[in-house]
Amino acid sequence: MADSVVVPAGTTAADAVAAAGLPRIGPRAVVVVRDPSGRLRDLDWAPELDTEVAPVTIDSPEGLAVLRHSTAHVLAQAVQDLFPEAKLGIGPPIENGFYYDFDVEKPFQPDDLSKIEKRMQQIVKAGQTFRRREYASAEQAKMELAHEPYKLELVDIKGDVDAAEVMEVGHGELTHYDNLDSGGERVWGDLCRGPHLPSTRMIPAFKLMRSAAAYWRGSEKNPQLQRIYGTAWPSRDELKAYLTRLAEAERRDHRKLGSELDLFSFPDELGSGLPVFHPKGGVIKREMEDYVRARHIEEGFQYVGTPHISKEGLFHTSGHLPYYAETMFPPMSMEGSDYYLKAMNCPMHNLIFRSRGRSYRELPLRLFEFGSVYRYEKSGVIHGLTRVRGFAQDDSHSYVTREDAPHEIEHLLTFILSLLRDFGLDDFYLELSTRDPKSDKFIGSDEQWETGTRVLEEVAVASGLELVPDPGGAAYYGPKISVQARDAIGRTWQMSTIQYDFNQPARFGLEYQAADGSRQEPVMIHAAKFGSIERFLGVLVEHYAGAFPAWLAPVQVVGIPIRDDHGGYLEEFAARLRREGIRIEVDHSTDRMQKKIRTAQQQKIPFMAIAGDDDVTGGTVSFRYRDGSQRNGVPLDEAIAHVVEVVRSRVNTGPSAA
RNA sequence: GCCCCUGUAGCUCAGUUGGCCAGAGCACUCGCCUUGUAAGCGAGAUGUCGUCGGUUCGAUUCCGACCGGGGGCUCCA
Repeated sequence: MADSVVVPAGTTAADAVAAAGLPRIGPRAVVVVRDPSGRLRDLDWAPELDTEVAPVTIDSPEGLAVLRHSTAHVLAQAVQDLFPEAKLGIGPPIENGFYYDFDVEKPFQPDDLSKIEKRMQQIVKAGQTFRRREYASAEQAKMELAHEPYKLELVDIKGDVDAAEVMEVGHGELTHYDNLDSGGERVWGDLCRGPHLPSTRMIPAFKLMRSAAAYWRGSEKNPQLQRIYGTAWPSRDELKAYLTRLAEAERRDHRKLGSELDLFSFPDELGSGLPVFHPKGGVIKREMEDYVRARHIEEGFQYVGTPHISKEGLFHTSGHLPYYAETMFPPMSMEGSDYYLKAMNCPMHNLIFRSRGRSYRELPLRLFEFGSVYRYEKSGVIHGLTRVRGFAQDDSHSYVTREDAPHEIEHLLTFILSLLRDFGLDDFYLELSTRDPKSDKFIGSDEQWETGTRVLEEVAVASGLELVPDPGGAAYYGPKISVQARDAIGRTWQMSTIQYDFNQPARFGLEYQAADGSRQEPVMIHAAKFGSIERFLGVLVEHYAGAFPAWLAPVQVVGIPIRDDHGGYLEEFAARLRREGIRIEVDHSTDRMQKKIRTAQQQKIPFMAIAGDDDVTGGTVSFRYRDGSQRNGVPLDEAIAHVVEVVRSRVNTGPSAA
């Protein structure tokens, strides 16, 4: 692919692209060009001077966005063909696809989507041309758009909007894209800053995915529009691959696997977002907790315990109540006090710090617990284990001197990453959440925010990991770093957070005595490693698709006798493994061994230990692993050593004979 | 919280255009079979058709409210 081509004055970019011999169709088709100012231009753009431009192919990130936005236009045209009363909202490209918002009398039904999709296919086939047209003035635009109230609103705000989401306006000018049929007749059009594909025929593969409601311009004060989501790709194969990825994600859904593997459930009787862990899920949860607790203690944390409820004064002191009252469960009144279920642990840890005088010699003081917290999440956001109303935070608070804060944060980040790696996640990036200076949600002085943000940023940069800014994403009391982890199929999950807090130590009057005898205020560093045990368990279920590493697996070995009378032999084997702390069961059911293998396979048990006449005679067992591989006739001592080794090493792959 | 969809056996799902005892597969129980690497054969048991109310001679089916679940929006200390 040529890096650049020159478009001679008065000719179109398309001509230059063609002259350079670059493809106009196919999976690497050039769909737009980038001009020297960095702006993307349509292929029928004709500069007034000779201009060097960079061709942009349909499979590049920018090319994909153009493809998807053009497909969104086709969607809007199809909707207005079928529902002439539909008013247009916005229709930007998004990750893997696009959406378009409509104001319609009746929300779209699944039937409607297939009708719309069919109409879109006709439009694509018709090969309509996208033609750019500039409005002479805002007044002219308003006249033409008189019947589109939402577009009118956009004309008024012009380019003064979030550029990524609003494709309609920008670059300080008002433009329109008309769709022309093969006879050059205008059949449809939309306010849009562009650019677009040259023709609808260049949309190789698309599919409508779902419809949902969305607030106009993202505010719940505004009316709700009906949003249709779709996806579009440079080839049918890529569309198919994308749909396969979605199916794979569905196959890994922890809610489904959780019930199939008998790990946890959400009894209606308890209420939404309140999980119970069954014995098998309990094993995983306990293994996680035991390991994480041990690692914390190794790293100098001290395990503490605090209650689930507290009088309200505590949350006034901490400053949480004014900010989060709506997402805390309502208080219960007893003996003249209002008690709240706790939604965060830090205030209670502060009380532990404050319980006696502290010396600089004790710092950093690191308190840690699995604190049960309850948050009244809105009913619409509750989702499996990843968004619940009651959960255990693996929460720690490090109290340090101001000077020592960078070192402590570095220590925490290193610790967190090693912990995540221990559980098999090893692809990370960091996000730095800072305050929005325009919002009054944040408390503390500019100087405090600058200090905290700088300290976090320096540590994040030093880690060498990719760092993504998240302006306005901080908690009200301080900036934070969060660790985002990619799972086995490339999805990212926000895991750990580290927060720099200069606020609570002051509110609680925390102090320690320094070497010079003066009283000083510590800085507090909040750190949640998994965020919530429940959520991390859900993430692990999806990451491993339910096939947990041997050290976490609820049942690590299942003994499968070939005939009933081999069961006793396997029980002896099992007894020896149990003495080593291995979780083993022998399948004495009346099923035949092929069925037992299938059952163990479906339960994703790491080791199947099979024994028949040959094994009993030879003093061996035969392993079958989850991947179907086998190791037959393994002497008992060796078999036991093998299982114990795999479990104790905490390897996150296998086991396998391969 | 808002919008749309949805709730039938432990699980996955049929079904009833309002009407006698509501069905299948898997799982479960009991028999038979005694078996070498992903489902042996047979029999049996299983449901106030999410809950409460309304319409109706009659509701699992229609309507409403509530409680769950799903997809989004908004939110996420």
